Amino acid sequence: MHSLNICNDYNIRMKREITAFDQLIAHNIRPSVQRLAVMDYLLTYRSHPSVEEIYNALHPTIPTLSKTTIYNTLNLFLEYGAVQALTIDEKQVRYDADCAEHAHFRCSKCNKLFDFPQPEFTEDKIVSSGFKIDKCHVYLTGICDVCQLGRPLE
Amino acid sequence: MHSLNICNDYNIRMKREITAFDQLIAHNIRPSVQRLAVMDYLLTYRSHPSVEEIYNALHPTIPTLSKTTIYNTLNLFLEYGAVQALTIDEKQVRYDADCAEHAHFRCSKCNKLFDFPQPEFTEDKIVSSGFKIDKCHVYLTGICDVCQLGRPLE
DNA sequence: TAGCATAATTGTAATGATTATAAATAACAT
DNA sequence: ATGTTATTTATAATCATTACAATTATGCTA
Repeated sequence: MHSLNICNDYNIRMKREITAFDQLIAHNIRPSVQRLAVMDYLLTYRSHPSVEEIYNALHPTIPTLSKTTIYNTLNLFLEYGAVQALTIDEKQVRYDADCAEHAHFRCSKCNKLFDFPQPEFTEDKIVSSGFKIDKCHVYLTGICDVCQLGRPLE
Repeated sequence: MHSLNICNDYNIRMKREITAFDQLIAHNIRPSVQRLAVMDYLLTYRSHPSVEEIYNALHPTIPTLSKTTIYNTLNLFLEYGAVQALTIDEKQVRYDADCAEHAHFRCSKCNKLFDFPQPEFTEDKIVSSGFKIDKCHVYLTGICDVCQLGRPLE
């Protein structure tokens, strides 16, 4: 059905020894079946999934699961810094359990997301601006390697 | 009502000698009252406004103006490369008539957007990745200079 | 271990941004 | 002028997300 666990070399960065359980505990989030399932999905599939994708993936296994729960859960994760939200996709928010600063690439053909290394900031105008910067999102768009081989979007 | 034309030094970059008319012509967009008004607003106020903001600003002067027209117009501008869309705001798309690559900063207190210089890419993993990069959006979030003075959000 | 308090989940309805559609209007050319 | 095409408009539809209120699960205390 979905083979979305697309990886480029940068996606290996995050060690997957971390269990969903430990990840929740580490962020002071009380574990529950649903929360564990969502976190486990994020840690296993690095597709930076949307709520929709997570729901479709987990619903067969947890038939009682509600989409609202996914929203609640992800907002909780966000609040506790256990995930980061990506707005690179104009239609829906995508989530990433890897909160370390790194860039993202969205293929405008297949719409998949890929991790990329974060560029360095060489300009120092930024520091001298009087603005306090909390976070830097780098969103690249273009055509991924697979799509460049001409395989059309089906 | 709205004094949104907030500028930092970087906002001066784009020369405003360009008229809305010339901007449209330069991008092969047939001018109309509505299109000129929208482009003129974008060129005059560098707040990176949302559809809502543009509508509220222009509606008093052009009472027949429809919000749909603003959507149509901005999508047309996008299609012809006359503006760029910013997804730094999770709630609504913001627009920028300056298509030159530059970064953006969103204050998480007042939610205003500011232009910033684009950081340099020093990592070359990116070029060697086999991905064709079309565009690079850099979205910074934090607290702007004004909000750091503690003035609470009213 | 029963009973109670709190937290988590769920279904449904509401919101709000954006798009689809089709009618009305304006611009344009013959 | 008149017909053709482009543009604008109002209304309805869509879709992601949130609000809300009821239900269920969990944890704690006696």
